[in-house]
This record gives sequence, structure tokens and C-alpha cells, in this order.
Amino acid sequence: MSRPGLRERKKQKTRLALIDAALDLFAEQGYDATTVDQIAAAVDVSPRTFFRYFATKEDVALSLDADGHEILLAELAARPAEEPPFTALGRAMNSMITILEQGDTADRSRFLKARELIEATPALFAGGVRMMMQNERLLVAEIARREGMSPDDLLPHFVVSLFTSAIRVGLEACGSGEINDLSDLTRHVERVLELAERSLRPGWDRPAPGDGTASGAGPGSGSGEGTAGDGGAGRTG
Amino acid sequence: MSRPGLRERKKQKTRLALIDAALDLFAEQGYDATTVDQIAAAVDVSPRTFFRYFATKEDVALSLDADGHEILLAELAARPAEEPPFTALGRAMNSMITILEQGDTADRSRFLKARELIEATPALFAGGVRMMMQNERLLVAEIARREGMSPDDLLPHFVVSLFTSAIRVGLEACGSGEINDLSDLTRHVERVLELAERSLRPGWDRPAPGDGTASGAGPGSGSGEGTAGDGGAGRTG
DNA sequence: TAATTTATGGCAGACACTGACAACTGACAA
DNA sequence: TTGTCAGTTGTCAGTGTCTGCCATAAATTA
Repeated sequence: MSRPGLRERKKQKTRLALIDAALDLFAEQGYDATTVDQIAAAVDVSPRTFFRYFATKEDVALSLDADGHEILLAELAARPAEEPPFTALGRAMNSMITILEQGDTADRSRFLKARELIEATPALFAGGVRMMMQNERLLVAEIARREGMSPDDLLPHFVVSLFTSAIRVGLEACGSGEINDLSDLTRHVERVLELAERSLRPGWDRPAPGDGTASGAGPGSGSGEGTAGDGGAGRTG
Repeated sequence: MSRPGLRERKKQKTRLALIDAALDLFAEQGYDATTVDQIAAAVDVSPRTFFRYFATKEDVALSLDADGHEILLAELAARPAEEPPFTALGRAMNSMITILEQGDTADRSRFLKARELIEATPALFAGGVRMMMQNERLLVAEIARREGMSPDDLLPHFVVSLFTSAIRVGLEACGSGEINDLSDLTRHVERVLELAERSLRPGWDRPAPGDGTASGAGPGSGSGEGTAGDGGAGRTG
């Protein structure tokens, strides 16, 4: 476990400093009214350097969410193959939040700050959705792989699309100031996931046995009961 | 029914010319490689004028979709109140496509061309999703109004979110060149909507009777029966 | 200490987008 | 027909995001 080396540590430090400065300025003056020059000046680096850390101005606010998506994907890959797709997605989501909770206090508040900002700023919100869409493709591929289906099949697309929709509805709460804590966020997300489970037929997220194509209201196998409930299960990678 | 007047007609003509020129150039050289100056030059107007018609460069490709969203909302408002939310949304969608089908040949091919481009260009795709999100709020408000619920309630959010997810999956087909015709598009969208209907419990999209809030860890099972069950059959004239 | 790799700053420039002002063009009434 | 008014357009100057290029300074390795 050798430390990352001075160079790498310096980079991480600069990255976080840029994110913090940007988040503060955005909250203070608004996203549009804040220029990249101001962010760079606040951290005492050149604007050119800013763009070496973040491809666009919105990326600096979205980068934490991007990290979250990466974790989600990794956690999904780690779920056992017997779990039905939607259940696995819900549990992976829980694991992701658990991992976030294990971070520094500064990390946690930074994440929440960024989420509030994203939800309140149309430009950032759009960017966030864009990222989620990109991630959706990877999730679809992973679900298809788990279930031995083609990524072109309708079902995995539908399952993932429905899942991300539910997550989005759960995340909306960040915009209305009712979220002060990561556990508040967990609670909201779980509520929506439960609503989804209650609304769907058992076995909806798996192809009907003996049915090659993605369809069929098959007999209820796996995903019936309170799947999304088990909030702990902290698996690390 | 008096004609719109010369001034208005000229404006519409310029607008369509800009859209057509942009669509051609985007398809030819790619979205990023095309500058606003080129589009303006192709229609022989100043770049400044371009921005008087479209707020941003991506808007020129998205404007037809925006029109579609407006129609969808209007059609939803026209659906009878007895229809369950999800059914009403599906039928409104069908009405929208039907209205598009009634347009000029040029109109139809332009629409499909724009959709292909959006689906194939990440930047445009993101913009399209952003638009859909904005529209989602209006759809939520309308559904909440129909059902006599608060727009803050979880259920209308979930219903609309699930609906737009399904539509998005259906629209994906535009990217893979398998759509040559608006009726192809209708077919794809209906397939996904049917998959959704099959996956969901009857009555899922209406609050359980006697249950004021649409949230709480309520009574387990669904409510009545077959409210939303009637597949994609609903065509209006 | 010398050689190599990598982060950084400064600079010029392309492109998206905006505000202000002046010139032009349909709409409409006397 | 003519004059007035309102809406449309082009020009110009400017801001801000983002990129390529090259020289410099700092960290890593030998």
C-alpha cells in the first residue's frame, strides 16, 4: 500500500480545491454569473490549468456525480447473478450510497452541495441527465450480460430506463432543501424504489422462461418482496 | 380563417430554411464541425439573425421535437378524465404521431431526419433529454390535476417518469436506421408501451382508494383491476 | 547530479452568443 | 398614395468557453 506519490497527491488536492471553489462561487453568484477565470483565480491556478482538470465548466460540478455513477456500475457488476435485474440495480444503488457515507465529512457535504446545485440549476441538471444517459448504456450492457441477452433486446433497456427514472425522481428531493444528510437521500430513493416494486408484476424484469424474445408476463419468480430494503450490505470493491 | 400575412409567412419560411440547411450541414460534416456562420450563410442571413430564430445552435435541430412536446401536452389535456394516467399518456402520444403524419411530406421527412440526427449526436441527444425533462414537469402537473393530487406527490412523478422512459426507449430505434417512416416509429413506441403495460400491476397508476398520500409504506397489494390494461390500441382520429 | 517525464502558465485564436444602434420592410390608416 | 409605426434585419464590438502550441518548472528515475 504505498502512498500515491507527491505528484499524484498534489493533483488530487488541486482537483478538490477547484471543485470546492467552484461550488462556493456557484452557490454565491449563480452558475452562469461565475466565470472559469474566477474559479481558477480562487485556487491560484491559470484558467488553462482548470481545463486540464475538467473538460468543461459544468464538469466541475458534475464530477462527483460521475464518480457515483462509476461506483454504481462497479457495485452492479459485483452483485450475484441470481438476483433479478431490478433487484440487483436497487442493491447496487444502496451500496453506492453506503460507500459515499464512509467518506470524509467534507466529502459528504461536498457531494450534497453539488447535488443541490445540480438540481437547482437547469444547465447543470441537463448535464447531469446527459451523464446519466451515457451511464445507462453501460448499465444496459451489464444487465444484458448478466441475463445472457443481447444488448439490443428491449427488456434490459426498459428495465434500466425504468430504474434510472425512479432514481431521478428520488434525487429530485435534493432540489427542495429537504435533504440535509446522505441518509435522508437514501430514504427518499428507497421510497421511490419501493413504489416501483409495488407497481410492477413479479418477474417483470426477467424474460419469461422458454421465451426467446423480451416479453411475457411470466410466473412470479424472484423479485417479488422488499428487494430494495437492505440498506447496509456495505460491500467495498 | 385569414392567412397569416406576408410578414409572418416570411418568418416561417426563414425558420424552415434555417432548419433544413442546418440539418443538411449537420448530416454532411457533423454537428460540431458545422458553425452557425455556415448555416446562416447557406440561407443568406446574418449569423445574428440565426440567433433571433434559435436561442442556441442545438435548438435548430431540437425545435421540431419541441413542437412535438407541445402537441403531446395539448393532446393529454384533451383526454377524458376517466382514463387512467398512463393510458391517457399513451393515447396522447398516439394522437401526437397521428398529427405529425398529417403534415406535408417535407415536414415528415424533416422530422425523421432531425430525430435520426439527435439520436446519433451525443450533444443533441443530451439537449433532447433536457427538453423532455422540462416537459416532464408540465406533464406531471397535468396528471396531478386530472387525478386531484398535489404536483408534489410521488405517484404522478413516477407515472410520468416511467412513461417518458418508455418513450425514450421507443425513440432509440431512430438511431439505428430501422425507421424509414413515421408508422415505423409508431410501431416501435407501441411495442414498448405494451411491454410497460404487461409489466405493471393493474391500477398501479392511480392512488389506492382510501389512501390519501401516494407514498407511505402502505398496504401491500394493488387496488382494483384492469384499469390500465388495454394495450396500445387507442388511436384517435 | 543528470536525464526524463509530467504539470503548468502564457498566448493566440476559433467559435457560441449578446447588446446596441442604424437601416430596411411590411402593416395600416388618413 | 403617402406617412407613420412596429417588427425584422445587418453590422459591429465585446464577453466567455474551450483548444493548440511552446517554453518553463517541478517531480521522478537512473
